[in-house]
Amino acid sequence: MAERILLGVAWPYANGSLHIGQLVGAYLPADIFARYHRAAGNDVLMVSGSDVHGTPITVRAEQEGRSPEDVASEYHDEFLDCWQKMGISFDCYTSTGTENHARVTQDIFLKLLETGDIFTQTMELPYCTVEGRFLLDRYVEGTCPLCGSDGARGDQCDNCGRALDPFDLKDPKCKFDFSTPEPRESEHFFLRLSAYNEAVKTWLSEDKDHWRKNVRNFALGLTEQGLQDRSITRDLVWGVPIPVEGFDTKRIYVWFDAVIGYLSAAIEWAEKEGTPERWREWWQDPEAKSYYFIGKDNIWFHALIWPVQLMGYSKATGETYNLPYDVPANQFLTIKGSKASTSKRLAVWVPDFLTRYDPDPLRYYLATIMPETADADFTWAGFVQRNNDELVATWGNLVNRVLTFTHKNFDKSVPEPGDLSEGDRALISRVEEALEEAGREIAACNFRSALEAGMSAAREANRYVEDNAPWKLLKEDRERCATVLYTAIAAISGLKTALYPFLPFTCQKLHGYLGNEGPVQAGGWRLVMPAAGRPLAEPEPLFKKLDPEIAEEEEARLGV
RNA sequence: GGCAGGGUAGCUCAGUGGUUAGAGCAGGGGCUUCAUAAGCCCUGUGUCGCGGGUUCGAAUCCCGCCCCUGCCA
Repeated sequence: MAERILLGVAWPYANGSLHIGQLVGAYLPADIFARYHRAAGNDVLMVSGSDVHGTPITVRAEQEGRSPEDVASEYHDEFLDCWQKMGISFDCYTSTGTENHARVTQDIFLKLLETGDIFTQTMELPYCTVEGRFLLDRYVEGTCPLCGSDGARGDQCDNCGRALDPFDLKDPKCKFDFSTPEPRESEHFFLRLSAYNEAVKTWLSEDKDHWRKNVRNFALGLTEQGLQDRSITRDLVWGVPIPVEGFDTKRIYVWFDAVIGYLSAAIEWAEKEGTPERWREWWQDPEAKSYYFIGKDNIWFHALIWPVQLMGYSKATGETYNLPYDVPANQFLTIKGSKASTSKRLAVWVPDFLTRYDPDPLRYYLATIMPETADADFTWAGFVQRNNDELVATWGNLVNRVLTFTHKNFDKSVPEPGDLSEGDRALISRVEEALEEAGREIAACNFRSALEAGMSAAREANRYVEDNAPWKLLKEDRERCATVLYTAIAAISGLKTALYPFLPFTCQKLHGYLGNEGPVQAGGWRLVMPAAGRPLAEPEPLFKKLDPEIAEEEEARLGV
């Protein structure tokens, strides 16, 4: 029976290009997961969008003398281009700047306001008298009261790492004009997280064995300490407006509305499909499962706060909104052992990568090092090595050797097999098992392990070809040779599906070489036996071998 | 400082009490020639971060410490 699967993927800030850390942390695993489930016949809805309201965007816009809309739309367009070129197959990729998103956000805001889960409170905040506006905590700088370091920010000190309040700082200054900010009162809205502490704790304690232990323990630990109410509005004019009179100079803060994007995007998708109520199938059917693909820095919002928002909204509306079924947060990717850093140019940007390389090899390499349990390290040497020694040598060569040999010697079509031997059937079962294992592992969000299952079967297929040596059989026993090639093609057909979530572009190409039409996923998550006599297209190598020297060139480009 | 995760072969990682700690890749030796000099076979003693402890027996459990990463609203 088809399952309904909702995938929420982290909303990137539209204030800079995508780098491979974001790709490996959220978008790639989500896409692998989505492609597998679609092929397995499940109903997948994969949504995300650009967060156009982040404060970094207004800062950047101010610095560059542009409007925030302008900055956001530049990167939003670039993201769309990246998804397409990297094969990240969203069903709906939108932004937090839509009318629909504002409407859904404001509805949730007002419903929670009615039930008292959102309430107002007066805060004392830093106010810059020169600019005549309130400053975000991080825009106040001064000396850390704890370690004495200069250049501590009002939210935390980078030197000692401790969280701070702006008025803790000695000699606080406005980051922009170095004036001394004064404390002023401002009324803000708060989310009553404390009221849901027990409910969230209970929820996190039940049926969470499939969660990654760091995610579950981390979230559970915070409920042990007790959730505290948190302000959800800011003194800003760039954001979703507060639907209450008298708050014109304030906006809903991004962390409150960005997660709501998962719901608003599903609603937008349903409207565009011409089935405006269908989003409910993923959000309100208790059988539907929702997965949130994010980085570890985002566990707070997805495992604690978003569930509270959903619980509150469910209570307020009397309708039930599904809580996250899983939050498979990834750890981080380092570049040559160091933290990625924009200012040090220590990052690999996706648009730049795509000007020189193909998407599948990057997807492959990133999947083999995916930071599922610990931080992982990207190196260009590793990329070249995995591409050449595994993708090209093991999988690409298997396909190429079998298809070119068949094409040359068997009339450019799938050979007519004789009876399959025990060994032939063993290979086919081996591939079927690999397919099943890969599916199981992907469904459990163990992506590295799923890929290894496929590659391991590809090595087995190479062994089969070696053992049966069709190049010898060609002269001695043509029928047996045909049977061996047929079996090898069947194995390749199965592996094409097993590897498709990881390598969608080249597997689709291979699908065509095997004489098929339509998308790979249409064949289902199973080994489709090739039809004898079907014409084979002229095969070309699926992957390019890379010159090891490019590793040095690229690493020099990193500026380390 | 508190909380969480991680620290296993050159590299990427499996391995939650029990035979001589495993896999892929790299390295070394051999075979093969259909294939992008690709493939196949053989080859793995590494202080399982460090120090204690529990146990007949620990990478695996307990205590302390060190290092890396994230979060601290």
